[in-house]
Amino acid sequence: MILKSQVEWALHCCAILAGLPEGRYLSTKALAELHGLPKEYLSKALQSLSQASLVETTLGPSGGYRLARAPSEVNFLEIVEAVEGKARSFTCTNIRENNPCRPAGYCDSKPCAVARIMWEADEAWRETLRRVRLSDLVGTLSEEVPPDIWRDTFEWVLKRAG
Amino acid sequence: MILKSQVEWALHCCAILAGLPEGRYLSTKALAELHGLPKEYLSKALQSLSQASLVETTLGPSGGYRLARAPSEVNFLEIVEAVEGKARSFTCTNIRENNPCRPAGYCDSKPCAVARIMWEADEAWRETLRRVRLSDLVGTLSEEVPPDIWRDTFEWVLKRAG
DNA sequence: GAATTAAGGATATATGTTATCCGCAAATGG
DNA sequence: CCATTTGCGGATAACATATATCCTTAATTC
Ligand code: FES
Ligand code: FES
Repeated sequence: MILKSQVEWALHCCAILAGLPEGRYLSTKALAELHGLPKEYLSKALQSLSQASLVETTLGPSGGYRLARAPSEVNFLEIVEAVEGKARSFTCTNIRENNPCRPAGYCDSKPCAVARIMWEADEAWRETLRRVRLSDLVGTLSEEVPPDIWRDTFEWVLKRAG
Repeated sequence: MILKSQVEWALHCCAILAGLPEGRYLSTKALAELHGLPKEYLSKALQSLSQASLVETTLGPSGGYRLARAPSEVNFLEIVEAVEGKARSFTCTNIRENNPCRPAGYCDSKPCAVARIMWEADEAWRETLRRVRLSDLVGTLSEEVPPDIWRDTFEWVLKRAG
C-alpha cells in the first residue's frame, strides 16, 4: 500500500499557491521548476486538483493555477483524495462466500466484520487528514523554513506569477 | 493506495486458526479450500505470517499452521504488517530540496512538514488496527455468523486439522 | 498573428501485484 | 526404507498500476 508521488507534489504545490497574492496565477512550468519535477506529469496532478474544483485555471501567457478557496477552507484530505482517489484502501472480495459450509444463495445482512475493522482504520486515516487545513501547513512551513529561503522563494514565485 | 488481497486472506485465516483446538494444525490446502483461494498463492501469505512469528508450522501429513500466541495477544496491525510490510504509506522524496532558492548543500533539521502530517495520518491508521485484537474479531464473528454455519465450519475444519 | 497556457488523449516504460510451477527438506505412516 | 504430504523458497509469467513523455486542441495574451 503506497501513495502516489503525485500526492507529495500536489500538497507542495497547494502550499505555494496558498502564498500567492489574490488574483494571480502560477503556471505548471513554474511549479515544476520550483520542485524539480517533470512538467508534463506534474500537469496531470494539477489537472486532478482542477477537476476536484480545488484550484481555478486560466489560459494563455500569464495563465496557470490559483486556489479556488481560502487556504483555511481547504483540508489535506481533499487534496490527497483529488489525486489519489476516494476509494478505500481495503477492498473486501467476499471470500467468506466461498465457505463450502454455507447454504447456497445465503446472503449476509452486514458487511464482513474483518472489512468493517479495516474500514474503521481507513476512516481514522481520513479523519486525521480532514482535520488539517492547508493554512495549518502554511503556518508550520513559514515557521520552520529559514526566513531568507522563504522570502526568496516567494520572490522567485512572484516573478513568474501571471 | 490499495492493500493487497493477501491482507483479507491472512485475517480470515487467522480467524479460523484462532478457533483451532490446542495443538492442532491446519494446512494451506484446507485454508485455501475453505476460502476459495489459490492454494499456491495463499501459501505466500501464510509464509509471511510464519516469518513474522505469528504462526507456527509443522511438516508432513497432518502438518500445517497454528497460532503462535493466544488470539487475545495478537492484534490486527501485526497481521496486516506481516503481509503488507511495515513501510509507511507516504514516502517523501524531498522535493523541497529542489527549490532553486536554496543554498547548495543546505540541510534540513526536521523532516518536511508535509511528510510529518501524512505520517501522522498513517500512524492513526496503524493505531486503530493495533487496538483491535484477533480475539475481538472472533467474538464478533461468533455473534454475527449464523450458529449453524459457524458450527458446520469448525466441524469441517476439525475434520481436516492434523 | 505569434506565443503561451491548461486540458486531454495516446503511448511507452517501470514497478508491483497476482498467480503458477518446481525442487528441497522435514515429518508421517506403513 | 519408502511413498506421501507438508511448508518453504526460488524462478517465472500475466496482469494492473504508477510514472513519464508526446501530441493535438482550444483559450488567452500581447
Ligand atoms: S469476506 Fe472480505 S473481509 Fe471478510
Ligand atoms: S519534501 Fe517530501 S513531503 Fe515535503
